[in-house]
Order: sequence, then C-alpha cells, then structure tokens
Amino acid sequence: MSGPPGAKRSRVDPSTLSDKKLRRLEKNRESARECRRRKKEHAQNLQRQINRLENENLQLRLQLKIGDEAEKQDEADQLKVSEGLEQMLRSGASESEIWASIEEFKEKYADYGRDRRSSIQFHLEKIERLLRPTTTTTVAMRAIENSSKDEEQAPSGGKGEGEESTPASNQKTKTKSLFSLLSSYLEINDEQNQLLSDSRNVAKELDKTYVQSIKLVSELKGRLRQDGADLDQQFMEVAQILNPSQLAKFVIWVTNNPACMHMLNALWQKTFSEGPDKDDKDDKDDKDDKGDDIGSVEGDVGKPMKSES
DNA sequence: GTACGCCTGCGTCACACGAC
DNA sequence: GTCGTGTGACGCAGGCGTAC
Repeated sequence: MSGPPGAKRSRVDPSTLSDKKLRRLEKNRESARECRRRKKEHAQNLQRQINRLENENLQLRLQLKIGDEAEKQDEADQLKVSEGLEQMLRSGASESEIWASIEEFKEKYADYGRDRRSSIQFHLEKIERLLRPTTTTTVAMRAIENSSKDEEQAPSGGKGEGEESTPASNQKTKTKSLFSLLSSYLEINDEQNQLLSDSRNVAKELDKTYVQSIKLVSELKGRLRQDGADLDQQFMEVAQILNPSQLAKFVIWVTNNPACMHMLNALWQKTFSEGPDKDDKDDKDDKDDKGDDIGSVEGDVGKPMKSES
C-alpha cells in the first residue's frame, strides 16, 4: 500500500513558487483527494449494487425453481430434510415429531405438495398471460373485423332494436367507430378497405384459437387441482396404514437410493413416451363429461418421476 | 537478504466547463 | 476574457508477495 495519509512528496521546490501558485497546488491536492474518494465510493456503491442484484436474481430464480442453482438448492434442501429424519429416528424422536417432519417434506417436495402446486399455478397463469394477444394485435384485428362491410350492414342488418342496448352491441359500436377513426387517420382508400374487409376471417380465427387455448389451460388447471387433491387423499390413506417412522424410513430409503430412482425415472419416461396409456382407452368408454375435452393432452401431462415423491 | 513485479495512493499537470 | 473547480493522465513512492 501507499505511505501514511497526508505524506508529502512534493516534486516542486515551494520556495521557487509564488503564494498564488502554492495556494493553487494545495487546493488542487485537496480537490484530487476528494475526487478520488468520491470515485472510490462510487465504485464501491456499484459493486454493492451488483452484489445485491445478483443475489436478488438468484433468489428469484430459486423462487421460480428454474436454472441449475434452483435444482441444486432443491436437492440440497431435500437431502437436509432427509438427514433430519434419519437423525430423528436415531435419537428416538416421538411419532408426532417425525410426522411433522414428513408433513414438511410432503409440502415442499411431493407432487401434490404446496410448493409444487403453487409452482404449477404460477406457470399456468404465466402461460395464460402469454397467450393473450398484444394490444397492437387486438386493435388491428378488431378494426379489421369491424371494417366497412359491418359498418354498411349495421344499420339495416341488426337483429333488432332491443339488442343494440346490450354491452356486447355497445362494444361493437365502439370498435366500429374505432375503425372509422383509424380508417380516416390512415387515409385508407376503398380498395384497401375492401381487402381489409376480406381479411376478417383472420380476426375470427385468432379469437377462436385464443378461446380454445384458454379453455385448454383452464381445464388443465382444474385437472391438476383435482389430481393434487386425489393424491393428497391417497397419501393420507397410506399414512394411516404405515406409521410415521415407517414413512420416514421410506423417504430416507428413496433419498439414499438414487440409482433405483434413476431406473424408475427411465421406466416412467419410457411409459409416457409410448403414447397414451391403457387407461385412456377406459376413459373413452366412460361417460364422464368432465375430463374428455383434455384427453388428448393427458399423455403430455405426465412428468418424470422425481426421486423425492 | 535481495531483486522484481504488482498494486495503491499521492502530487502535479493539462484540460474542460461553468460562473462572473 | 479571467477565475475556480473537477477530473483524466502521468509519474513517483512505498508496501507486499514471491522467486531466487
């Protein structure tokens, strides 16, 4: 490092300089010191900001359970809980204490646990938002949909005066006037108007696709919610057959036998990559009207079995 | 112990810029 | 225009670690 603070190492002979020059040098020294101090402080602030943002980024990634860090963190946490269970068994903890730990494990890592369900909910909502057309697309499609032909037909082609006062018809009127506004602003000529009018099916197709997609996501949400509840109930039934210590031993065994779990994963993936399983056929025979609509996506819903579940 | 390289802080100079 | 101030660039001094 440098010498002691305030050490003077003047390169000029002060006796040869005027008072004015000496004052200027002294001022400039202080100024330079202050400038360096500010510069250093600024760099430190930036470094702190980088650290904070990097940490925030990591936390968000962990929260979303995406990326390598999240995977590793998840595995580490899971191992910790498993070790905790092992320790409890060794130290002769009470059944209620063991049960509390198993409940914690279930909520965090099970297929039907709180964390996984919350994660699924988050991602499905994200998909819903991404499916929504952008404002630009919406405006363009609505304008096309309500172009000249509709405008011409509207006064005479309406279904009746009663309908005109409904919110839907009001909405139509608004979008029609929006098109008129756009039309004059863009200086659209008759030929262009006709061509746009002929493209109305694009808007209709977009609407149809959107409605179908949203319906699919909504049904998927419902199905997963139901599956979660069913699995939870089944777990409770199993839990009544086995005691907490036995359940804890099972969790520990699963965690400590990654090779077996790897084989099961491979088997699981193979089963689901061969197309819909036999139960689908049975489902088709059922008169159940709730799940049939998403029967086609059912095979894709299956995910690799995780060792923790 | 000594030579060497690297790092950090210092003083000074030169220049830009705003206030007057 | 002059003056004061801030800051980049430069060279120097001194501390520290390392190889020999």
